[in-house]
Amino acid sequence: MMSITWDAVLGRLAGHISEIMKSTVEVSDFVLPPKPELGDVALGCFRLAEAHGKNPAEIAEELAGALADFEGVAKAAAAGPYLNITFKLTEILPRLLKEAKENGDAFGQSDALGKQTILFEYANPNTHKEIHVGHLRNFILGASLVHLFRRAGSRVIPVSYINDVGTHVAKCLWLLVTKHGFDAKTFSSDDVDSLVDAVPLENHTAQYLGQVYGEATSAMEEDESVKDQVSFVHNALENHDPQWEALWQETRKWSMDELTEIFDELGVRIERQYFESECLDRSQEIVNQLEKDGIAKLSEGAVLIDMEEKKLGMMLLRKSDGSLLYAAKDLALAELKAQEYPEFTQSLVLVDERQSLAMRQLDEALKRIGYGKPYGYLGYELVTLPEGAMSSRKGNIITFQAFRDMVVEAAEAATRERHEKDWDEERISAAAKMLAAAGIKYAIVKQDPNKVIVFDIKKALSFEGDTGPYIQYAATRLGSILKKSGWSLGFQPELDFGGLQSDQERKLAVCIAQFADVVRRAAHEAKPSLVARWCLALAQEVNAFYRDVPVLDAPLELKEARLQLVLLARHALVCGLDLLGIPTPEEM
RNA sequence: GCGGCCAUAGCUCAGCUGGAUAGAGCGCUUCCCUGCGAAGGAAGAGGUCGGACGUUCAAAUCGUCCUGGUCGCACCA
Repeated sequence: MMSITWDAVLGRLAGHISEIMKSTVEVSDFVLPPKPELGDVALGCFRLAEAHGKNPAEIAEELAGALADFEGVAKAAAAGPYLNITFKLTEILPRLLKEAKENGDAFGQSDALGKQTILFEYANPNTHKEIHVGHLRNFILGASLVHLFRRAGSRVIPVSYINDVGTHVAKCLWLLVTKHGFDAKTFSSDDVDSLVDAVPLENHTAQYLGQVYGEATSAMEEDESVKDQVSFVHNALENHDPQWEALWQETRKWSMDELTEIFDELGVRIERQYFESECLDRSQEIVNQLEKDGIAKLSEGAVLIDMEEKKLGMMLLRKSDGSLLYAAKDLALAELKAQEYPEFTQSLVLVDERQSLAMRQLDEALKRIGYGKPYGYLGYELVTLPEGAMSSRKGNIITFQAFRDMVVEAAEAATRERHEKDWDEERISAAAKMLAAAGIKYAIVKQDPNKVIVFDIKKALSFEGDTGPYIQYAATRLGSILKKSGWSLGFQPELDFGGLQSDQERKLAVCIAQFADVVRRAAHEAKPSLVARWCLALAQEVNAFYRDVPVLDAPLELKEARLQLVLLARHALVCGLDLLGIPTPEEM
């Protein structure tokens, strides 16, 4: 059975107080004091006072006296209506070491989410378009949530859904063909290979296709006749005309190859990749059936589900020209998921807030159809540029690769500056890669999901203060101490820690002890930002410890005990960063 | 017009289910490397928590209204 230190420590205290006061005090009643000097935890005695018909300050005073000798408590003091408690390090540290030893990399493990199986859909870009910094938030947030849900005891099945068909593909392929000297109307199977050859190999990418798509969009706005040509291509694609089908397959592969690389780089691991193209046929059938069943109706030539009485407007499924809208395909996807993963107890989709209405409509539609499972979504706000939203129409897209390259370059420059003499280029570039990953991911994940991120390139290139590299740096300093000690040691909870008397040592242990609770809350609220905050706080404690407490020069017994604390702190930081998808380098 | 989200230091943001003098980072001023890595640390200046009313012993936090911003709201995804 897993042991969670903070629960145990606070639980014991709460139990004791409950006994003294003859009324229940919960672990959750404890709060953090406004100033850390006051104590590790505090209890506001307002409720206890009410129950006893006394003044809160009186109760606090009374408890302070009663707890003075309680084992594990170093100090209990009343401050007005508050009871402030400081624990002995020996109450916390051995438990933490035991917890770390038992759980290993799964430090902070709990069963807070119960025995759920979450089917979690995220990372849903389109093919034939570039990946830009706007997508990054979804990918990084999603990957972190998968880790968090798992750490909180849930089984997670990560899936992704990619839109690989539709007008955006038609637009892109129309211009691709046209700009390489072919005529869309006469484009034939024999032309496919020569077209593919005509596109330079380095342009066999989603980035390039996205650029072509953007150009096609502008061309369409300027010239009405383009519209007809694009819908000609669109029809050809829907009819599976062999030459267009072949070109679609080829360019789709370009997109997917690039996407797979990006997923890999960002730690996006998908168990099942769904495509819109595989939902197409079934969604036609579903819409027909819904119409027959009276759930959907015909209105002005289009098929929709009326949700006005639920204040959800109209859910449009099929256009008057007969083509399907994304909402229809979502219904087929939901059905497909349920068939393939009948064991899931909760389905979640990570989408940007602009799609929240569509998600609520989907949920309502599934309810009306009789789909029995909870189908929800997690929303997050978008990433915008200082001058406004990013869009291919405005042509102000910052692609993922361009952004990543800028950060890596800055990271390399910063690393080279510090290791001009002692490191070779290979070593510099390896460290810089991790630094860049931390910079990018932390910046995105530290912000509360429902706040807009205004993309600031200057900030993204900074590695000081509240940044991923700052936290990596704290871990690296600890690692450096461990390395220099020359000892290879594991967690030793049985050691005597009585010699660790400084305030800073205790504060470090307390901060580590809060990890499991932070993870629980972060999973419950679907906010990796809480873990990011905790990582920052721990890194700050680590730096204070580093400043105040000598380790390697300490007398042997103290050194042994302090090395345990250093080992634990590093382990906790590594685990925290890992939940955010951020690697910890050995050196930087 | 209806609905979602947001509003806290010059800037970017934390502030958990109401509770003790509202906290970080950046920027600014001044310091600290012969010291376990200065991507670090110390000190300082900087806030009528958008506004009003209400609930409460207690409101940045809860409720209502208002203002400002942003994103949605039938044939785009």
